[in-house]
Amino acid sequence: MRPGGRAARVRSALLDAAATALVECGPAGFDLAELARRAGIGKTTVYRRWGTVGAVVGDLVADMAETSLPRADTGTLDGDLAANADLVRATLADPRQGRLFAALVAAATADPATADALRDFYDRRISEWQPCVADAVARGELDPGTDTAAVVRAVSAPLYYRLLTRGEPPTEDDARRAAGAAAAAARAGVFLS
Amino acid sequence: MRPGGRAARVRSALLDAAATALVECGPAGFDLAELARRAGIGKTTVYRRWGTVGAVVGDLVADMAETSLPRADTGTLDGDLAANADLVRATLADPRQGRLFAALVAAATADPATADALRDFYDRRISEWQPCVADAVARGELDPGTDTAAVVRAVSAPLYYRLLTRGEPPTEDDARRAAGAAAAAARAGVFLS
DNA sequence: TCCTTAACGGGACTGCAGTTCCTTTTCGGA
DNA sequence: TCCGAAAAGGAACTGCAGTCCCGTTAAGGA
Repeated sequence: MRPGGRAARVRSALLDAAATALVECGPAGFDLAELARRAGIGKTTVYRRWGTVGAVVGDLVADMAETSLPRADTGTLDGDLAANADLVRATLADPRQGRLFAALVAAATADPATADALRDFYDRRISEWQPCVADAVARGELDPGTDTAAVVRAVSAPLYYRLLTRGEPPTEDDARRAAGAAAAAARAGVFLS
Repeated sequence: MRPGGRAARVRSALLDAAATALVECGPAGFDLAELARRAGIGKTTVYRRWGTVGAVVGDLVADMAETSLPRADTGTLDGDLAANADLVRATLADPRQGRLFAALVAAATADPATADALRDFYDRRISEWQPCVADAVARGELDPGTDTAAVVRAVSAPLYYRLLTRGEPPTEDDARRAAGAAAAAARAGVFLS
């Protein structure tokens, strides 16, 4: 592997093209030949380095996982979860990013390698925000037995659910409800492990 | 259109084959030629009657929407939501049905016609269970301003979220938490419209 | 039972994704 | 600056999905 120079340029050109293609056509709407055309690189190169659409999408997700999304710290559980909900909402409601995430989830249902990459991606995101809930426990807002990751996931779930099953971007009201519901459920002890 | 006889047999043979193919390969893993082969019908027929994979999947979803899934009536909000959660869990955790629903969601992200059909499907399912929450309001368990459909959706969301983002079937514990969280949030007034 | 017509099915054709083989570029160390 | 290795690119080949044309089957009314 040669990390710098042309090889790297080719990789980023292909991943850019893949993201755009995913946004425009979804995971089933394109193939490696078209990807090579869009990226302006040789078809042979794409087939040699990646070989399948799944591998390309997996590489794209791994690339996305490298950028971090720092947690909020408002001092209250409600504030932190609201911040997280609005961040997720903004991402999924953005036309480009929303379609990209929907396409990634769709691709993961068919390709195990993509599914692994996507699981790693979400594990990383969840673990970045988990401290919000852990801090709430430390402050005495929640029971020490609370499953902190489950609370963070409970915030995202309704927003993804709306995007994926209704095809509609989540609204600010959805985000408010998602954060409120997760906080209320956590306080009620639903997420005790 | 001739609803009875050979035409109907051809349609059900194709929809059966489509469901199996979706389970085995996902929405991107097959095409109409293969579908015709699996169903044992002429390739021309499939291209003439449906034309695209999206149309087939849409037809399949419309067919699924016709079968009803009656609501529970345990007499309490918690009992009804737990029954709903477990029904959804059992569906998504079943190897065949789970893969089918994941594939349907994936297909809907790429094809608007499929997305419409899937939205209709879920609208129907939600409206079948909405009375559980409406009854809880009538019994005085919840505030009359509660958005009943939102409560039902809140039960499903975490289960779908787990299946789609982690690729893992939801567990009984997930179902218990999903129902408990929705009920707790509803009681806390999060779903007032 | 017969006849009309809508729908199914077989087979040849075409375009393009995916493969193969070989040449050209360029990276990076000496 | 030069050289060997490693990766990119070009071009021809192949298999198969999608299309087209026309003959065959069967549904359903008279």
